[in-house]
Amino acid sequence: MHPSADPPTVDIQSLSRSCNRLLILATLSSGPHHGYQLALELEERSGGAFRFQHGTLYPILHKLESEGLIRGDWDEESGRRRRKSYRLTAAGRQHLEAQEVGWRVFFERFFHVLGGGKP
Amino acid sequence: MHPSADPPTVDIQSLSRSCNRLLILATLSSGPHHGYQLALELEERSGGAFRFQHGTLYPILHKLESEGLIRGDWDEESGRRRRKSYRLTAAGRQHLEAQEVGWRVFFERFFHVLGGGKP
DNA sequence: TCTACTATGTAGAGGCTCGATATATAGAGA
DNA sequence: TCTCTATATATCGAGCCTCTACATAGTAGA
Repeated sequence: MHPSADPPTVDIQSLSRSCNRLLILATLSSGPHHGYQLALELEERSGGAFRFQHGTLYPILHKLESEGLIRGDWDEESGRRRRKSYRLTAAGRQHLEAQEVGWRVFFERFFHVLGGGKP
Repeated sequence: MHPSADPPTVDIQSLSRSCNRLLILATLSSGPHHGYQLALELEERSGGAFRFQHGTLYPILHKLESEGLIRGDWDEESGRRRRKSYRLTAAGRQHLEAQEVGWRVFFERFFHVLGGGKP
């Protein structure tokens, strides 16, 4: 374990990536979801503004799982295509909280510069 | 001219690109700058948080110029390497204002979802 | 002369999202 | 029964963007 993993910083070059990951983690923070439903709920929560293509969604889910931020378990129900249920891990919840702070800091700086950069 | 150019929307997949372009336009809104100085000023304005690599900066400047959002003129001063001075065009100023609204809308939606998506 | 700073520019590498495609199951309707 | 639609997961190639590194060039100072 590093002394200070997850410093609350968001850098410009990974904004999209960070944003997508955070939206997924935030949606999972209200309870387990499987991938398809996650996309539907996110679209509903955002009033249609945020939408995941599944070519985007699944690779991110696999990545988050390999990083230990979420955990996926196969649901085997008869009469159904099997599906994978993802839930937030403790590390994932920590990451979510740290990154949310990072985004707020980023926004403050961004609009500060847009407003002319005066103190 | 399209009926509604520059709709104030910011989409996730082009966040970094949009952010970089906007930071440049915002810095130019306080007066003409040449590229090198633009990067220095932006770094100063943001307290070191936002920094342009020049392999990033110059291609964006050329793109913005080709789109008519900024205009560049060569300064020819003796005893100096020649440098190009960029200024915001009217279209650039419009774009800046529209995109700033787009970013605010994006942020509201983003934190709305992060907060649980309740109305 | 060598180094450092100002100043602009390009090429290649790598990362990320998107659209398309593939696979699989269940229910509705013709 | 056959087909279409919705649910559900997964991968691949194209395209875009930024970064690192390299290339160029003038001036000032050691």
